[in-house]
Amino acid sequence: MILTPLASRPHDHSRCVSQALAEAESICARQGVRLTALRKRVLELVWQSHKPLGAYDILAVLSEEDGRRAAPPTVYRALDFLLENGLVHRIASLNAFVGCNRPEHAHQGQFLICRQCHAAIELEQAAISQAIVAAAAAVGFSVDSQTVEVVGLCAGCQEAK
Amino acid sequence: MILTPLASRPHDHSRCVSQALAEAESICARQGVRLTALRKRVLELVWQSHKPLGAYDILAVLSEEDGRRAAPPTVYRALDFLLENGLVHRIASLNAFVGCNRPEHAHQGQFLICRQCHAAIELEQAAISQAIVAAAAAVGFSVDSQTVEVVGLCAGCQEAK
DNA sequence: AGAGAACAGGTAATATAATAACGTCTCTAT
DNA sequence: ATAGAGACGTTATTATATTACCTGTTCTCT
Repeated sequence: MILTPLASRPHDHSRCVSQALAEAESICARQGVRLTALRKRVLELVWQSHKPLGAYDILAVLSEEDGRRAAPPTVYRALDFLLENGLVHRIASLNAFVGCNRPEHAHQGQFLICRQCHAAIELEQAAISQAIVAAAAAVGFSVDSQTVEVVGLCAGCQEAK
Repeated sequence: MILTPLASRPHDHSRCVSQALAEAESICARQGVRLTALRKRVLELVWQSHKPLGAYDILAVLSEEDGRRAAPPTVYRALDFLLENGLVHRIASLNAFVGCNRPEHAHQGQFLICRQCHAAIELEQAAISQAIVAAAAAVGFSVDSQTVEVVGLCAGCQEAK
């Protein structure tokens, strides 16, 4: 039996968001860093769906709701903070950001990106990272960080066809 | 014994280049597509080292040698052609391009990028792609394409420390 | 409580990467 | 020779990200 990931099937998404925000609060408190209103709002926007969101999309929303138009550094600084604290991930191949599923512990996810619905499913498969580390070690390369981004069709979109 | 990849140790690089160009000629001939002077020159520039090269770096060289300054589409079109025909790869995390080691057959490489010397070592490890496909399949996701880009220290730069 | 440091964020300008739209020239096949 | 496709020039624009500088807030130490 296949366990479809949350990101690729209907669910009460508001719970994803509120849980992510609550976790973020507690993580920041524990780390002694400040989850300011702006940072929290950016995190919330990134979590609005499971689709990676561009910095300028966030910027557009902030500008609209603030009246005064926000400038790029505002968003990038908030995103940098969220990245540093493991609350969001950056998807290099999309120039976009997505909420982290498991912010409790430091990690780098692997991402399955649906070419149809654009949802990004985060994996954390030791088998994948180990295969990478092993292949690297075989040529004397020591690994610091991995980017694994996979494009294809998620379970939901395969059914839909 | 560790077999250090070519990219991360000294070698007669002019042979890399001439071989890559010769292979490109024969592949394009076989495919019935045109490796024009411009495309060939761009391929040569991408091969100038094992370091991924940005489109605008290529542009700068072309501009200088042509006198008239080249415009972005000139370079991007050549790169698109080279990508389509498997002669170069794009490194998403760097917004840069690198020559393909094995253009004879279609594939997507995995890349080890040295944070010190910036060389990109191309791997083609079935174990890695299989681990990815398997993990994806386990959640019902069918894979079209994979991006695997790893940052760390190559063998040469580890010694150098 | 007040001084000073560290941090957060506003603002303007700029850098970097990529694409769109349109025109012209050149091969090549008939 | 000529029509059509392909290659490339050219101008402009869009998308993504960073730099530099300044202001205001919060934290810390005394």
